[in-house]
Amino acid sequence: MRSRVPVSRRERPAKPALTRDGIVAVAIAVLRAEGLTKVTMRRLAQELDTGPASLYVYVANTAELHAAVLDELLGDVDLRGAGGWRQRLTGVLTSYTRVLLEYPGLARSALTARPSGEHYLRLVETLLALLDEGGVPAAQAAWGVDVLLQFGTATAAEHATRERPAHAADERDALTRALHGVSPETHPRLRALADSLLAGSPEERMAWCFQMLINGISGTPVP
Amino acid sequence: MRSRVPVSRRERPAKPALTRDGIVAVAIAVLRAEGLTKVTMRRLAQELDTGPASLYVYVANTAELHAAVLDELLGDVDLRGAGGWRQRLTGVLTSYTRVLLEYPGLARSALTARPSGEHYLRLVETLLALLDEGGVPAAQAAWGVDVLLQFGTATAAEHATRERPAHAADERDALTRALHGVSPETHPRLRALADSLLAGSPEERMAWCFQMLINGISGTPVP
DNA sequence: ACCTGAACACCGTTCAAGT
DNA sequence: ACCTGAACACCGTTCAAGT
Repeated sequence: MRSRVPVSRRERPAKPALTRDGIVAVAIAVLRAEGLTKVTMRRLAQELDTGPASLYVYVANTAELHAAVLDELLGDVDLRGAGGWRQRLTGVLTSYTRVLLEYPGLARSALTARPSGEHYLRLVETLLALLDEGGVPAAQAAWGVDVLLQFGTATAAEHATRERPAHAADERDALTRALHGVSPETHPRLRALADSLLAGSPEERMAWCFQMLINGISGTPVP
Repeated sequence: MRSRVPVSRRERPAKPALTRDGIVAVAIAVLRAEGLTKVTMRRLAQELDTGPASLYVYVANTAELHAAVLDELLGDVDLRGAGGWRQRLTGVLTSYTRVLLEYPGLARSALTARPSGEHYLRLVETLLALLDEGGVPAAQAAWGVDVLLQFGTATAAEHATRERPAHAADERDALTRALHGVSPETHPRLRALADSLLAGSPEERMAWCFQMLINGISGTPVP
């Protein structure tokens, strides 16, 4: 067994320079260590031994900062994968969603502040290549990638819970109760399909959704 | 011409009672008048002539409050509509998205705090009925409604801009520039499809997306 | 039992004033 | 020119103390 070395919570890997890249680097460190709620202008400034006003020289606002952090994280998405184009496409999308699921709050930001950085562009390029390989007409593919990524982002964003994981279960229970407590007179289908509506593991549903989206994109010509 | 009656900004339609419904009513009034950013515990308390702590007797937290407000707004969704099932289905979904687009910040909340109120249940029931009418197998319909609503919610949430509509245009420009500035060597498809990626009005794209989703849902059996 | 004042622990952003 | 102290205008949530 390795000897445990007590590390002070305050110990940090050398203070980065006060530049845009330095700020993003600190932001990611804080994100990994303490989550998105701590990635604030004030906290980052403190980490860099300055006042919050100084950050505004390099970053326009919090939203822009979050977008920059997200693009950096997108470097972790696995763009390779094995199998046919369909399987590889699903693989990339699953990897994308999984990366976002590590920080659902960031996915939430991504919905508003679309990234347009290096890693994002590479991801879109890869998705277009796979759709092309699958014989999906270019125009459909172009509109399709947007929806594919939006689905992944939204799915991750749905898990953004404000600190308290307990509430997530509460909410599901609330829906379950609402669904089973509904009158068969006024809501016959809701009643009949209550179990189907809640069925399946997150993985199964996500896999079905990706297949469904790929089928829809392949089979729906743009106007 | 009608005579203009100067109305004090402070004038209000009779202070509601300090109950859950009263709080939600005030929340909606503030939402309509000043937007979601003003729908805060503190502001609502002030509106009800009390301290913020008092609201916590009736509402668990801000997220729950937002969910309640959203369900109320969902009462405005047009569930009727004319034409075949496909057209009516698209109509309801478009209406849903449009209602959310009035308050994109609320759509953003909705992604996390799924409503489970009366109006939400009626909406889901209606969508299930339309899919059934279209001959979509029940299991596919059950998983499908989720994605249909998620798409509408996410689309509305994408428009959630923090106060400054100027930024939205900036962002689109950033993506346009990024897309056209990319090297054809490393990103050939991005370069070739740059125009397609940005093509179409929001309405056209939304219409295509709904058709695409309906096609995908109809044609993809659940495992 | 029901309600709430006051406090705790924070935010983002701006701008006048420094170096 | 570049940087920042201090201020402005807020937040959500808790809890001890009141009625």
